[in-house]
Order: sequence, then C-alpha cells, then structure tokens
Amino acid sequence: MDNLAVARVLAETADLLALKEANPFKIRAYRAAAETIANCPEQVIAMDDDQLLELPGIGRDLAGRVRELATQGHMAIHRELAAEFPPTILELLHLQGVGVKTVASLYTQLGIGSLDALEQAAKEGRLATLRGMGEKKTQLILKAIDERRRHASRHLMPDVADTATTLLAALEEAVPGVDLTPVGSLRRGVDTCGDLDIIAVGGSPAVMDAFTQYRLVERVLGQGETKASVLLWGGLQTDLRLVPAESRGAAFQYFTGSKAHNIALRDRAIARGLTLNEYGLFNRESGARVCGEDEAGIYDALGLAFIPPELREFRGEIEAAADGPFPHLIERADLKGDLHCHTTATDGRDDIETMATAARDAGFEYLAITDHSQALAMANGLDERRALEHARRIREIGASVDGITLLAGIECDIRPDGTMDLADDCLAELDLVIASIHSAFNQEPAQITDRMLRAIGCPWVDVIGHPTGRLLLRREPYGVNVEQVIRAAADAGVALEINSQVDRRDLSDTHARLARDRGVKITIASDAHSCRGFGVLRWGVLTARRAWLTPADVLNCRPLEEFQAGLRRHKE
DNA sequence: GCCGTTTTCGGCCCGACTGTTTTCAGTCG
Repeated sequence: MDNLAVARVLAETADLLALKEANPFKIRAYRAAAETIANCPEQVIAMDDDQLLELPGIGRDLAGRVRELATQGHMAIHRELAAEFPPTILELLHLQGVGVKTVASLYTQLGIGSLDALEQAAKEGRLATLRGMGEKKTQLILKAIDERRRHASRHLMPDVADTATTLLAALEEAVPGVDLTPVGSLRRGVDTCGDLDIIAVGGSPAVMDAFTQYRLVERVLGQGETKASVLLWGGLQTDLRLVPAESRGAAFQYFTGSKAHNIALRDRAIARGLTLNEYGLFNRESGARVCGEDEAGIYDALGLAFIPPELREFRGEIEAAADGPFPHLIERADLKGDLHCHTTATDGRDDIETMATAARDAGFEYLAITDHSQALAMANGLDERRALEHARRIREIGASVDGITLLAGIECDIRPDGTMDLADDCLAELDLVIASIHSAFNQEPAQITDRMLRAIGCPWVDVIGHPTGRLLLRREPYGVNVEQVIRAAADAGVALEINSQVDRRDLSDTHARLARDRGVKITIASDAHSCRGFGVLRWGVLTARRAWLTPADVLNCRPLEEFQAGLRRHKE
C-alpha cells in the first residue's frame, strides 16, 4: 500500500464522516492528514509512531489509524462507515456542484446512492421535492452526470505515467533485462489517456506472465503469445505487446499513433510503392523488408525527418518533416526560471527560503514568488499592505540566498468586473504580476472575455495565469474567447501562461500553438504550492512541445536580464 | 481530530456565487 492508497482511505473516511454530519473539524483533520500523506516523500506505512507524529496534522489518533492500515491492510473506522452506505455513494460527491449536504439528503430522503439512481430521479423530476432543489439545479446535476460519464474511462496522463513507471519497475524486477517502453498516447504526451500501451522487445513469454500476474491487476481481459490486456485497479486498461527486435521501430511507430498520423503515413508509404505496418516497412511488390528496427529509419525511408512523438497528431507535422528537420523543441533543461509559486504567506506549504533553495536545486537562475491576492480569502490572500511587506521579505531573503534570484510577484485575482484585485500603485511596485480568474467562472462568454481583456488592459499585468481555467476531467474551460484574448495579449505584450499542474495544462497545446503563431510570448510555470512542486514542469514542457514551441518562444527560457526585458512592464 | 503553551480547553482561513429562497443554504476555491 503506497501513500496515495493510504491517503485515499483517509479521504474517503473524511467524506463518509461528512455524510454523517460528524464534527467538521474532525473531518478536516482526516482530509488534512490525507493531503499530508499524499505529499509525503517517504512511505508512511514503513514509519513507526514517532515518525508519523512528526508529520503535520498527524496526532496520536491518526498515527494509530495509519499503523492499523499498515499492519492490517484496512482501517476499522473506514470499514464501519462504508458499511452504512451503498458502495457507490461516494461517486456522487465527485459531481460538479454536488457536495456532502446534497448527497446526504439525496440518500436519507430519496434513497439515492448511485449515479444511475440519481439520473433517473432527476429525469423523473423527483429531485425538486427536496428543499433547495429546483429545475435549474436538476439540469446542472444531469449535466454533471453526463460530464462524469464522458470522463469516467479517461485518466490524467501524468497519473498514467506514474502507473507505467511502477508497472515497468515490477516487470523489470520479475524479468531482468527485458526491454520495455510505454508508447501510445502517453508517449505523445497528451492531456488524458484512455489506456496504457507498452511494448516489450525481444523478450520471452515470461514477461507476459509477469504482466498478467502483476499485483495491481484487477482482471485479465485477454492473454495470447504476443499480446495481453489487463484492467488495473483504478480502471486503467493496459496492453502489453511482445515484438521481435527487427520490428522494434515499426512497433514504436505504429503504437505511438495517433490514428490520423498513422493513416497519413501509410498513405505516404503506398504512394512510394511501400506498405507500412507494425512489423516494418516493406516493398509492396516483392514483400522485401525495407526497414523496421528503428523508428527514425522508417521516417527517413518515407522521405521525412524524424517526427518527435509529441507532434504526431496530424497537425501539419508530416508536411513539415518533408521540408526538413524540426527546430529544437523546448526541453525541461531549457527553462531558466519558474514564474508561479506560492508560499506559507497564502496557501503554499513552504516558506520563501525553502522554495528558493528548492528552485535553485532544481537548476533555476530565478524564481518568481507569486502568492494570491486578497480576493482569495480562503487562501489567506494578500491585501496591498501585506503584498508589499511580502515583496520586501522576498527581496530580503533573495539577497541572502546564493545562486538564485528571487522576483517579488503576485498572482492577482481578476475580479468579476475585470478590475484587478490590488491597486495599480501596489502592482507597480512588484517585479511580476500574473492575473488570474478564480471566481465567477460561469459568466457568459462575452462577459468573461471582456473581463479578461480588461485585465490585459491593466498596464501592470505581465502574464495571464491558467487562461481558460479548465480542470481536466473535472471542469470545462471558462466561456472565454481564447482567440480574442490571444489577439489582445499580442497587442499589449502580455504573456500567456502554460500552467503545468497535472489537471490544468492550461493553455492547452493547440491554444499555445495559436498564441505563439500570433506573436504572443508564452511562460511555462509550475504553480507549485510546496518545495516539491517544481516536478510538474515536465508536464507543462510536454504541452509546449505539443505546441511546437522552441526555447525562443518561451520567456522563462531567457537568462534573467533578457527575461525581465521581455516583460510587458518594461516594454512601455 | 489536531494544535498550542496567554494549554490540558477552546479554537480551528472566509468571501463570492448560484439557485433557491424572501433571508438563506450549499458549493467552490
């Protein structure tokens, strides 16, 4: 049982306690503990009581619960609570706009304990019999159920990447020397994956057995000599394919996709009297093998430069590859600084100094500290006085920490009317201002677009943070007209952020590409809330690669002085 | 259920928005 599994049990316990209207602070304690453990770098099940008590938010009681999980494999309080409700009840809590109060009254008053039952009741108009429920709320619930269903079979790519890492390590331990590579949508670096595809090259059938017997397999869907399919706990379908060494490149190419890219490539092969499949590239007439052992060789034989996997979406990459090699797409090592993070001043977990040293250790020349502004009261957002005091502290600490420059910034809320949450004279004092929307997401497209344009009109705004507000698999983007925002940002010299959080990646790849094509500078930022939060930058970089971005397109690939000169505040 | 020490109990981030109300409850961040 790893930390995420422990955290899940604690979080479920919190949800179940909430359904029973237990002490809200007790519920919060369970949630906080879940959060702490999910973010803990060491495995908590290996810890003794004293080590557990060191963790923030873990006291005598919760330490005991974690020990119970470690030794028994389950937690009595969790089991007892779960037994009081249908096993499907917690899926109701994941619906947008549905919280514990609603779930509790749905269950106690209407006996609704599953998505299906809720949908049926909503369609029959029975929800309106509950206090506080009307026609609009019913429609919102039906929409939320629909979204949930559409997303149910998909998984965040970074989660799939973690799953793949763990699975590959287990297989390599079981079958030493085996050559395994994840392909498919994971290799393309997409936002969400429907399944996980892995290729084993030249291995023995033993790897197939190790795969189907992997401890996290819920069900074997099929097993043959060269292909096995399993369903992992958590619902991810995973396929393993065994290919001979001479087909390695062809298999990589074939299973990395996308479908449209592959079709275009096979068309190209046909036009050259060749045929392409997962085993190799062959002469159509004679059947003689042209190549197949290496991926670049296949592209080369088709008159194409090697196409980086992230670009294989049939978005013009084949034409581009016919014209010659691609420019150097951005890599993580090209980033010279990070531009968006939080500290204990607002909702971060670590202080300025800790964040600074962690950023330096991550290889950065500079780091902008950008805590929240006052509108985010829940995050203890900063008003003008605190923002300026915080900036003073940041500069003071920046001067004392060697090897990195700290920039005193802010993530300033864009209020519903488009005005900034902090006064201009305050924003003017800072080194970097990110403007973001964190409220009133449901404004009409024209209104929220206008709101964004007003923010871009503020002369002290340098960057728009997570410009569309989407939460992958959870929340649709705001109704904002991205093209208009891009045009305005280009005109004003305001940069647009690629936020690297696993469930944001916002701007998306296609929007980032459009922005770049229209002359907008891009930033790639972690939005880290702790000193371990910089790792997500790899996902933002993948989005940027999928947007065809080179280091020249990304502001924080520049050394400090050049970076600062590129900011909007220094342009006008 | 955790935490702190002006401890051993009493406090524990709160404002905006929505849909349902007619003064508020629930959700979200």
